[in-house]
Amino acid sequence: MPKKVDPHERRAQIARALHRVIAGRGLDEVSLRHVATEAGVSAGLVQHWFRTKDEMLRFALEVVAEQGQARLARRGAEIEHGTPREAVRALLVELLPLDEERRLEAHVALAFGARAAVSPEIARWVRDGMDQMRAFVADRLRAAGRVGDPEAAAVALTAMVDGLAAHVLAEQCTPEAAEAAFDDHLDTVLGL
Amino acid sequence: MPKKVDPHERRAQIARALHRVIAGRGLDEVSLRHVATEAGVSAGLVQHWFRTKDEMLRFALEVVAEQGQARLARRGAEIEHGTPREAVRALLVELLPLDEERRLEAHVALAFGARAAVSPEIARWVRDGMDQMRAFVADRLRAAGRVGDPEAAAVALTAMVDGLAAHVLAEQCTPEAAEAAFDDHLDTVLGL
DNA sequence: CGTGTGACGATGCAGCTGCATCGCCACACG
DNA sequence: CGTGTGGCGATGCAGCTGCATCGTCACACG
Repeated sequence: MPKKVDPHERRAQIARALHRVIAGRGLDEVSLRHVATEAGVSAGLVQHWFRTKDEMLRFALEVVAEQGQARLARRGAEIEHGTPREAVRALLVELLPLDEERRLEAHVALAFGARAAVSPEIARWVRDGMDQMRAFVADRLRAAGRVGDPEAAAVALTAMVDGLAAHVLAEQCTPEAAEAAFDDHLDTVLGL
Repeated sequence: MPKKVDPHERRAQIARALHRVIAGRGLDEVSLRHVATEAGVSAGLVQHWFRTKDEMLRFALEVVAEQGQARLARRGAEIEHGTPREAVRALLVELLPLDEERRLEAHVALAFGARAAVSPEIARWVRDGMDQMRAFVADRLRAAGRVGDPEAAAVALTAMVDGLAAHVLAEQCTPEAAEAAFDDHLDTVLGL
C-alpha cells in the first residue's frame, strides 16, 4: 500500500469547501470544478473521493448535521442544570446564524431545506434531524409545563427558528432583531 | 403593425409555466428550454418576450407577489369586521400552502427566499414585500393589544409562517399539523 | 396592393456540466 | 530491490446552458 491518507479527513476537507461554495454562491452553483477550486485541489481528486456528485452532497450534509448536533450536545451539557426554558432557549438560539460558524451551517441547512421541497430524496435525508429536534423541544416544553400542546408548540417553534435563520441570511432582518424577536416570543409562550 | 398580442398576458403565461417548473423541479432546473416546454411553446418565443433569463425570473416573482397580495387583500376585505386576532390569523394562514394555488406560490416564494441568501439582488426584490407584511402584522397585533412588543412579535410570526410553509413543502410535516400548530401558537400569543 | 414590421421558429455557438478514462508517481510490501 | 497498488492529475466527451443570429410568416397600414 502506497501513501497513507485519512479518507474521512480528505472527504471532510472537500465537504468544508463545499459548504463554503454553498454559503457564497448557492447550492445550484455547486460543481466539481468549483468545489475543487475552493478546496485548492484538482477536480480529479474530488472525483476520486466521491464517485458521484450526489454522494458528495449527501456527505457534506451529514458533516454539517454531525457538526451541528455536536454543538447542540455541547451546549446542552453546559446548561444541563438550567430550567427547561433555558434548555429550549439555548438549543434553538444555537440554530440561529449569530456567528460565522453558525452562518455557514445555516446556509447549508437552508439550501438543502429548499431543495427538499422538490426532491423527495433530500427530504428524507433531512427528516430524521427534524424529527429529533422537534421531539427534544417538545420534551423540554412538556417539562416546562406551561404550554397546552407541547408537540404543536415544538412544530411551531422549530419552524420559527428556521424561518428566522432564513430571514437573517437573506438580510431581511438583522441577527440581533431575530434573536430579540425569538427571545420575546419565548417569553410569551413560556410565560415571562 | 402585424399580429396583435397582449404582451403582459403572453409574459404572464410564460411566468405561470415558470412557476410550475419551480414547483416541480426547483429554481435551479429553470432553463429557457424547460420553461418553453412546460408552456408548450418554442424556446425562441420565451427569448422573444424576455431578453434575459434574469428578466424572466424577476417578472415571474412579481407575478406571484401581485397574485399573493391580491389574495391577501381579498381575504382582508372578507374579515374586515373581525377582531384583530382574526385579521392576523386570516392573513398569515393565507400564506400556508393549504391548497394547490397556495402550494405553487409557496414553492416560488421558498425558492426565491433561499436564493436571496446568496444573491443580494434577489434579496432586494424580496425585501419590500417582507417589510409590508411585517408592518401589517405588527399593526394588527398592536390593535389586539395583548402583546408587549408588536414589532418583535411580527418578525417572529412571519418567520414562523415561512418556516412552516417550508416544512410543509419539504414534507417535514403535514399541512394540517402546520395549521394546527400555528393556530395553537396564535392562541398562546394573543391569549386564549 | 405592396410592404414594412412585429411575432415567432430554427440554428449555431462558446462555455459549462458530470463523469469515464487514461497515465503517472510515490511508497509499503515481498 | 522490484513491483503493484493507492492517490492523484489530465484529458476527453456528450449533453446541457444562455444567448445571438438568422429566416419566415401574417397582418395592419399607406
